[in-house]
Amino acid sequence: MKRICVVEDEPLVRTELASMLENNGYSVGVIDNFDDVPSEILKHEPDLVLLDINLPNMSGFQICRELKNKSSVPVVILTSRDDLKDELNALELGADEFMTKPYRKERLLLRISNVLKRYEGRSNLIEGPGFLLDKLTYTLYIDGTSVILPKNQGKILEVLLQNRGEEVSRQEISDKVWGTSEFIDENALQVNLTRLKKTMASLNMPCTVQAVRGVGYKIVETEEI
Amino acid sequence: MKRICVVEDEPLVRTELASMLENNGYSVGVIDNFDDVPSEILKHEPDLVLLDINLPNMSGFQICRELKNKSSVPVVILTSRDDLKDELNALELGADEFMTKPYRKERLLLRISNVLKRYEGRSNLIEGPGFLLDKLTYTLYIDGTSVILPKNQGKILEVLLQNRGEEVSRQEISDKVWGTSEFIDENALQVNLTRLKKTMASLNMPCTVQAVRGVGYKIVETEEI
DNA sequence: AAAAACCTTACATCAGGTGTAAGTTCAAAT
DNA sequence: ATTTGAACTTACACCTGATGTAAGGTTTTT
Repeated sequence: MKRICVVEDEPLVRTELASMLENNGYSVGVIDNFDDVPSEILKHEPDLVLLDINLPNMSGFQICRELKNKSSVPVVILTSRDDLKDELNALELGADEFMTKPYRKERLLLRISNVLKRYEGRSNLIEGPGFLLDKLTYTLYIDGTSVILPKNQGKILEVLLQNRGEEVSRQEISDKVWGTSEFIDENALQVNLTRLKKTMASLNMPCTVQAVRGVGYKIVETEEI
Repeated sequence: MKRICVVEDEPLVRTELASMLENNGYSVGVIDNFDDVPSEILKHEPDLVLLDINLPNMSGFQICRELKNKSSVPVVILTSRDDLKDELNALELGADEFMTKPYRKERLLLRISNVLKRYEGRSNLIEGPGFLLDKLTYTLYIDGTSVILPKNQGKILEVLLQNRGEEVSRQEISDKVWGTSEFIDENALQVNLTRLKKTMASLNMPCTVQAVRGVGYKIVETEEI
């Protein structure tokens, strides 16, 4: 069953939406603490986020941006402001649908199921800056083409992406590549890192693996010209 | 520049749409022969189809279905009938957006660019019955997972898919796999075909490669139970 | 029953990914 | 500036998995 996270500050509308969705075969989680909405949402690990724009602390726009930044969860915006500017804004931020209240139940359900369908099978894809990586095959999609990364390079890139911009220790990478049990020469990791860097450079990827002395490695975006 | 194919029987609206799209950086082709619209459309090899519902011979719905069947071009439906049933219908047929006239220019443009963005990079994916195949890496997407096919198996599957259900001669397959110049043992092809069949079976794919005695091979859907 | 078309299995070969070893470069800290 | 440990590079040998070859089996048609 697909999980939907409903973000709406008006309690009446919120429960109405929740029960409507539940009646239609979704599992629903609601947000009622509006302090740090994006991380609250991500705690639910939803398959889709239904998001209002007018919220207490942070606007739906900001939330949408942050969600899209930290994850690749689909976002459907449902708002009472029927403003073209809002719509343009939302879609530019990466929202997947924009609907206005009052909503037609069927229309909302259909849009939701459409967005979910659109994302189907993409759950194995993780997003990096300017590219996609298939976690199962380590097929890398960039710039309209695709390449298969060698398994080890793929695993390293995967673990780096899962920590978006954060440093990842050698140990963590090593665990991911060879499993925590085996001991592997530090150097083996080194060599594979070099190989990954070379591959990424040869693909003109807009990011690099950067060493953080004494700590580990991280992905950084390379902004050229 | 992206090509958009405009399908609209009202000449005034048609030219208005065309020039509007052209002014916004698209190359536009229009349909003015409504005899066999789907194939007329596909002749243009568009990146997106903008489709009316009320048309002389064939309804936009039928056209949409046929387009989605024969290709994987995105379809945006733009119609004057603002009917929820129509919308549900269209989206179920695989339409990517549903908009009603009168349209707001900006909204239409935004939706179009969104749909195009959504399809970006998928130009290397060809659709088979129940699965997708990446033509570059021969990564096969089925049932929420993905597998990499060996190059030869991938090439064979590709050439078979490009002829959707039609027979393909051994020669054609051989040309695709090894190039027309080299002569290769008939048996090499045979072995690779067997390997492909085995792979497909082990993946529980809903189709098989079937031999057509004296002619070649074709993909057939296996309908079990 | 014989021939033709199609299929299967096993094996040797080859390419590409991988770990190892040995050595070089880099950058922070004295 | 020198030192020192961390980070990097290159070359090589090994191993896995994809491929072509060979030899023989099965199915279909006449």
